[in-house]
Amino acid sequence: MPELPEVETIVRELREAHLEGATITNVEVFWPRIVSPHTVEEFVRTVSKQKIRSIVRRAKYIVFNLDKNILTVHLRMTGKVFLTPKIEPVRKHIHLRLHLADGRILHYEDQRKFGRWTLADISSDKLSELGIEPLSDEFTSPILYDLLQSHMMQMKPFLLNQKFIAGLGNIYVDEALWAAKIHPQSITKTISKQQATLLHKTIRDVLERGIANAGTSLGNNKSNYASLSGKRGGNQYRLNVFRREGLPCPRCNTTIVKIKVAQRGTHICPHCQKLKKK
DNA sequence: GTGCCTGTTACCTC
DNA sequence: AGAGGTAACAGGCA
Repeated sequence: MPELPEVETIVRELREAHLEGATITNVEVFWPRIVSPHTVEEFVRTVSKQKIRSIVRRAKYIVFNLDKNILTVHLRMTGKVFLTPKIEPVRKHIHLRLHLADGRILHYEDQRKFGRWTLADISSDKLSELGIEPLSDEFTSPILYDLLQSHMMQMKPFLLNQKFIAGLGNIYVDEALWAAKIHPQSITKTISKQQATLLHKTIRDVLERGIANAGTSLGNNKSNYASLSGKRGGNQYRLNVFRREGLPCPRCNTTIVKIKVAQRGTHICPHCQKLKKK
């Protein structure tokens, strides 16, 4: 569910809600695995009484910089956060709550329970193993070309791998590859400089458009993405190939097909995205 | 009901 | 290094 644009939208709303500067008075954990590998006792004891200094996004993580620790939240497939002004009964799928000094409660809801709230160590943690931020100044087309040159693998799993470029998921990878006219099973090392330059631009374009539209909310039920305020994003109306199998390619009218690449559902225009024969 | 699908990632073996 | 399988879960859908 939440990829970079969705997490960015949530982080911006957390800031707008003035969570920076708020003090966490108490923490409730209803599903212990959400704070794995910490014990509930350790997690609650560590997080309680700390002030949230700042909130930032790194890749698909929400990062709470606390007084003494860094708290990272990964929403995985179905994680959501939302604020309520006062205490409310715990609904199904709510697995954790932060109580703030001003009385507000930050809820964590996650139908599939894949998400994680983790206390990161500044020196050795997941964040330091992440690849480059695709919207940062460090992400340039020569850097992308070098990365592609140094690996021999299919483009789709390359772009999904957070160790190389951090923040892309299934939706935005399909969109970026379609926009760059690259077949998801093309091999990284065979991508030309020109293609890499175009892909660099399309990656940024699809992510920036996703953020501008406040994220992608697929389907029409509650298990889909919603931001902090519960609003659905609007980017699903701007997708060109993702979940559009059977519909015409917006560029050439060829019927979009769905294939399987590296075990992931993958959407392509068979005319625009040709796989080069060896 | 059955079986397959899903926006993520970790971990395992080959 | 990289591919492939499985698992963590719950629900939607045909």
